[in-house]
Amino acid sequence: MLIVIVGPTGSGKTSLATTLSDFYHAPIINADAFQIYQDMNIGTAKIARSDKYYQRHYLLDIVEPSQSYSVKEYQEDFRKTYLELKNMYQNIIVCGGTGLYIKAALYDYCFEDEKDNDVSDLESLSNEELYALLKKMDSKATETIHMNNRKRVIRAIQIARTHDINKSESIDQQAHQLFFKDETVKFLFLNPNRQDLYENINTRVNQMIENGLVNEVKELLNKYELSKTAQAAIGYKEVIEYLEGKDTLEECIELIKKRTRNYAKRQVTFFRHQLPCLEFETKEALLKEAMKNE
RNA sequence: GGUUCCUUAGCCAAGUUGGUAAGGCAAUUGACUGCAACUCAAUGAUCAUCGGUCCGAAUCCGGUAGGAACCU
Repeated sequence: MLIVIVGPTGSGKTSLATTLSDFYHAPIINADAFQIYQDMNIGTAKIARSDKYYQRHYLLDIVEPSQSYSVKEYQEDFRKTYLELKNMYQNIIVCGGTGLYIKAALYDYCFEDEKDNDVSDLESLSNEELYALLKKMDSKATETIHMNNRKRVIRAIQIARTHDINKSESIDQQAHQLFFKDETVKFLFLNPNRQDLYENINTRVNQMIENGLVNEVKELLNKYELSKTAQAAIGYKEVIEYLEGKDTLEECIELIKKRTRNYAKRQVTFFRHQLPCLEFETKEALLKEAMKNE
C-alpha cells in the first residue's frame, strides 16, 4: 500500500509521517520540491540529519542548490526509488506539499526529452500576441490557459514547437490513471482549521529565524551559485533581499510569513481538487483512518 | 479655549468643473502536465454620522462624533 500524506506547510505532515512510518514499518519518500536540495534545511523545515528517523526518508538532499530541478526529474527519481523500496517494504509512505510533483509521480504524466528550449524570442511579444500564437499551434490549450498566464502560455508554445505533439495532444493521450496499477494508493489530506494553520505558520517562521535561517542563507550563498529553482524558495529569496539591503529584517520576516500563508492556501486548493483525497482536520482523525484495518 | 485640516472596503489609497466610487495589499474562492514554495483568474465599499441645497452629492452648506497640526 502507498500512503500519500499531503497538506499545507505547517500542518504537521512530518510528524504524522513519522508516526505512520513506525506503525507500518514503512519508509518515507519526500514529495517536497525544496527538501530535495542539500543544505537548505531550516527554511524548508527538513528533518535533521541527526534525527534518528532521518534514515527512513528518501529523496531528501539529493540535489545541490546550484542545480535546477523540475517535475520531470522528480518523476524519474520517485519512480526509481519507489521500485527499489517496493522490493523491501510492503507499505510506503509519501509525504510532502508539492502537489504537482505528487501528481506527476503517481499518475501517467508523460514528459518528453527537452530539446531546444530557448524561448527568448517570445519574451518581447505581448500577452495578446502570445495567445494568438498559441491558438494557432494548440488551440485546445487556449481553453484552459488564461491569456494573462504568460508563463504557461509560453511553455505551451514551447512544447508545441519543440515536440512532435503539442500539450493538449499529450494530455489527451494519457489515461489519467495511476501509474503503478497494481498498487493501492491512499491519499490522506491533513487540512487544519485555517486560523490555526496561519498562526502556526507565523510562529514557525519566527522559529526559523531564531534557528539561524539568515546564517543558513549566508552559507548557502558562499558555497553555491544558487540555481533559478533553488532561489525561488520562500524564506530564502526574502532573506537574500534582506542581505542585499532591500528590506529590514522585520519586513523580511513579515514577507516570509505572508508568502507562506498565501502558499498554504494554494496548496489546499490543489489537494482538494487535483487529488482524490480523504480530508481530515486533525492529525488524530487522519491517523485513525490511516491505521484502519490495514 | 481658538484657528486650520482630516474621516472613502480589514489595511494603504485615487476620486477630474457635483451626475450613483481607480488601484494596491490582505482575505475568500478557483485554475494548475518541465521554474509549482511557481504562475494565473474571480469576488467586496454608497464614501464617519445627522440634516440641508440640488433633477442629481463622496464631491457644496450646517450640526454631531472621532482624529491631526498650530495658537493661547
